[in-house]
Amino acid sequence: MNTDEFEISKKNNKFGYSSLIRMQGIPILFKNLGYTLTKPREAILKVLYESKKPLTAEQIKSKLSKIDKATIYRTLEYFTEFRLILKIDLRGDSFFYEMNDAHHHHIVCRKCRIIEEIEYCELPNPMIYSKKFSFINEHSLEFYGKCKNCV
Amino acid sequence: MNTDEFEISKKNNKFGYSSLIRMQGIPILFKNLGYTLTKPREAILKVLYESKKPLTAEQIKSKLSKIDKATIYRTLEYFTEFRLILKIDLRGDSFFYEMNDAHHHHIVCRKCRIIEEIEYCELPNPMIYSKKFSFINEHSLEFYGKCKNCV
DNA sequence: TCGTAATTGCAACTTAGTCGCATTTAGAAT
DNA sequence: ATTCTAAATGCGACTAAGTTGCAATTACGA
Repeated sequence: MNTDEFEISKKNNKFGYSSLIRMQGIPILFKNLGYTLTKPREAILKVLYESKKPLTAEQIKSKLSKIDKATIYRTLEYFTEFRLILKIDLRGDSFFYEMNDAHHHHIVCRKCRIIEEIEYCELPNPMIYSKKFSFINEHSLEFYGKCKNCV
Repeated sequence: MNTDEFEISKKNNKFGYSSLIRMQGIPILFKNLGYTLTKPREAILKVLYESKKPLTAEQIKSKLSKIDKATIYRTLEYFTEFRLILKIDLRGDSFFYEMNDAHHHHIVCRKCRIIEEIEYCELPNPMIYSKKFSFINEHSLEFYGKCKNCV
């Protein structure tokens, strides 16, 4: 992963994807930002945009049978660097991906793996103090327990 | 993973491993709790206990060349269920493991992957409100940024 | 010391994810 | 509109983390 590009894309991504969609100007915006929106990329983005919960690469692939596995993974990596989507770890066998719009976290049931989104977040990254780090601009926070179905 | 055993072991594990070590009574304690401390298990626990930072299964294996890979993984899973150690994800290629003593979190450099431990934590699990969950008793919280070496 | 259940070592396997390369496509130039 | 080129895709082979089945070994109570 190119870390420079990572920083740049993070800075550029001041509008969430939902705004991009509404603006109907995705290809132009992509172009202005120096990115290319191909058909596979648009299809993958649409799946994530329409999903109400985080999806694994495999789940995305199963909805887009014509798109190759390698393309799925490369595209997810691309969008993650771009900061358009988030790659999250919920202690499963693979990573999950979701649109990067409103900041939120998750509760995961240790038994059935059901995922609930929660808005709770009172963590201001910059307030964390560290001598070794020059900046901290990201965090992951996930909760684990048992859902009511699994008691 | 047997979730019943998970709950039981969590409840029993009221003393950290540091206390166990000091008490010099590990095998007896293990036995009383219904667990067996074999030589491979003790060796793996010792490596984790003496390490100042979280280790991957591969890193542990490299320090214990006689112990088989499968045993390493099975033992780490065993101790994790037992709640004697923690399995943590720092967005690398594999999981990290560390002793489950004082509750703390990590800062990870996105470039060089250096890990710093931080004590900062003001997250009371039970206060998180959810209609779908009956209890939430665990969370993971990791911070990401760039360390001073990587600017 | 013996017997049995649990643990280990080994090797084969699974699966998420990656990589190299030939083919195709997007978009700029003509 | 057509051509050109760099970038993206598809394909298949590969990697590496982690798992599994099973025979050999070990822990530990009787």
